[in-house]
Amino acid sequence: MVIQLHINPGDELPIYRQIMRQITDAVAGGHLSPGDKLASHRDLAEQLVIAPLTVKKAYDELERQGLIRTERGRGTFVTARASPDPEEQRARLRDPMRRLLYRAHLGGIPFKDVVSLLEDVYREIQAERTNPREV
Amino acid sequence: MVIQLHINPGDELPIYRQIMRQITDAVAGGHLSPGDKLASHRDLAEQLVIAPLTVKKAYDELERQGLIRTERGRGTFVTARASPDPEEQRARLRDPMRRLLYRAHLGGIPFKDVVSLLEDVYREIQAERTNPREV
Amino acid sequence: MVIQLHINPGDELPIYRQIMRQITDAVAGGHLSPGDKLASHRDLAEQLVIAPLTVKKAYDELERQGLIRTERGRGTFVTARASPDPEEQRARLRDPMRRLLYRAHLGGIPFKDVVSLLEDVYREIQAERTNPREV
Amino acid sequence: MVIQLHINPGDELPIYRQIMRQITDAVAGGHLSPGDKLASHRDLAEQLVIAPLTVKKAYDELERQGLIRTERGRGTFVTARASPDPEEQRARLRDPMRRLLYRAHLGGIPFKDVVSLLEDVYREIQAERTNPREV
DNA sequence: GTGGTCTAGACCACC
DNA sequence: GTGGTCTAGACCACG
Repeated sequence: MVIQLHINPGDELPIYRQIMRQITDAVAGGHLSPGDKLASHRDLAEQLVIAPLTVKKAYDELERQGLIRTERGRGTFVTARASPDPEEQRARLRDPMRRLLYRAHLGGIPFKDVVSLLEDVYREIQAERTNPREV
Repeated sequence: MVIQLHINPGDELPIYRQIMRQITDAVAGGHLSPGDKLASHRDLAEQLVIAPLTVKKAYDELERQGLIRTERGRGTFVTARASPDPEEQRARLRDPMRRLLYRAHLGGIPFKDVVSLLEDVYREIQAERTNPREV
Repeated sequence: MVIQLHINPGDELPIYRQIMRQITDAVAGGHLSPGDKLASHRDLAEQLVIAPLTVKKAYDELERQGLIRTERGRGTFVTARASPDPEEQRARLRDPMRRLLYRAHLGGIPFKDVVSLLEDVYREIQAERTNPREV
Repeated sequence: MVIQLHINPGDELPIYRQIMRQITDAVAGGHLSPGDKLASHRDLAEQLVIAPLTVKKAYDELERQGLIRTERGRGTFVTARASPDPEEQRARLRDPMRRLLYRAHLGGIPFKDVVSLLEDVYREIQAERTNPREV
């Protein structure tokens, strides 16, 4: 299975960490399975229009964490380590959600509206996915 | 009302952002109200044992966000105005929401669970607000 | 004749200069004539909700410029100096206008719209003046 | 395209604002276009013989205004996006316009003359733009 | 006393 | 090399 990464230069989070996080989440969610081959760091760099060194750094870090493994001349693969605890996955969303709710609160947006906004955005994403424009 | 800030040098988050976040949270949580006077940036700097410029940078950013307002020679105050344009406020949440949903999707968490998680977190925050800890 | 001053704390321009500029403009425009009595610096301070020292500084500067004159025990008066050249008055508006047009240009607002916006604002002010709410 | 900045220490306007204004004007005047790379804040600081932080402050402010955008490790660039909300843009001009009309009124300049003065200034700017001096 | 500005240098993370 | 952060001090204008 192939996944599509999105990076946002100018984000607080360094680009290499954005890559790490997305691959980690993809493995956790089963979109990437042990044995799957990742794009070469050069290809991914070209695809994301960033410096190859940046992708390499992300891969290196992930390898150090044991999530992926690079084999010289063959490529980079997801290792056997299965997806972590689904509870942990959920827990990882709590902080971003807190921030989101704080911002909404500061902006005077009632919780009810936050949920309906979220539903809006969800439908938007669904629509894009079934009817992709450019990616 | 007076609030006590705590900073942790060596944290991933820059000091000036730690200050920003705590003040933002304090306003969101009602511990600081419109019109309240903040400590002068020099005093706060002394209190936290950091450079005055660091506090000032935090205050400057918050002022640009419209959360506080500084008046020459008088001091810095929590702003009275709630929020600019309600529509704009909502629009500003769309991007973080997209990222949130994207992470959830990668992590294999169905949308339904995202919403219920969000409701959990909301209840958590509510509980903290009615029964405040320390800020 | 009495004039109403407006100050904007938090403006770039120091408050005492805002006062100076408005009195100067009022004299130039004939709203204040030689011999007219100005509000005492204490009264004006109370009216504008600022520190008396701030008004005093404005009056002092204006006196140094020869535009007004304070007589101990009697009050502060506009001196005999007549209004400057009407051309100079107009010239004084060119710089603020340049800035205004630059901002409009940056914001992608065509000149035509700037003029109609200006007419809007003018009508707004007229309406307020003939039908004053609070001042 | 490269532009040459000039600063005047000892000017009323703070150095960092002088920098901001010149870059803003350069963009407005088409001397800098979206995508153009600015000098690094260190280089510009050296060029102008001022502290790097001073330039950085100018860049930071401009970024917050959305005029430029800085990317970690890459540099600082003129932003592509024109303006956020056209309505908001217009609203932002109302206050300066009020002040302008107020000064004109105090100075005894009828509204009609204000408009024709504005047209004058507009033509002046147009002329400068088609026939640029130095920036 | 308070904010506004500026300096000269430092260390780090990122690309 | 580039931006991001922080320091320890300084001087000035304002209220």
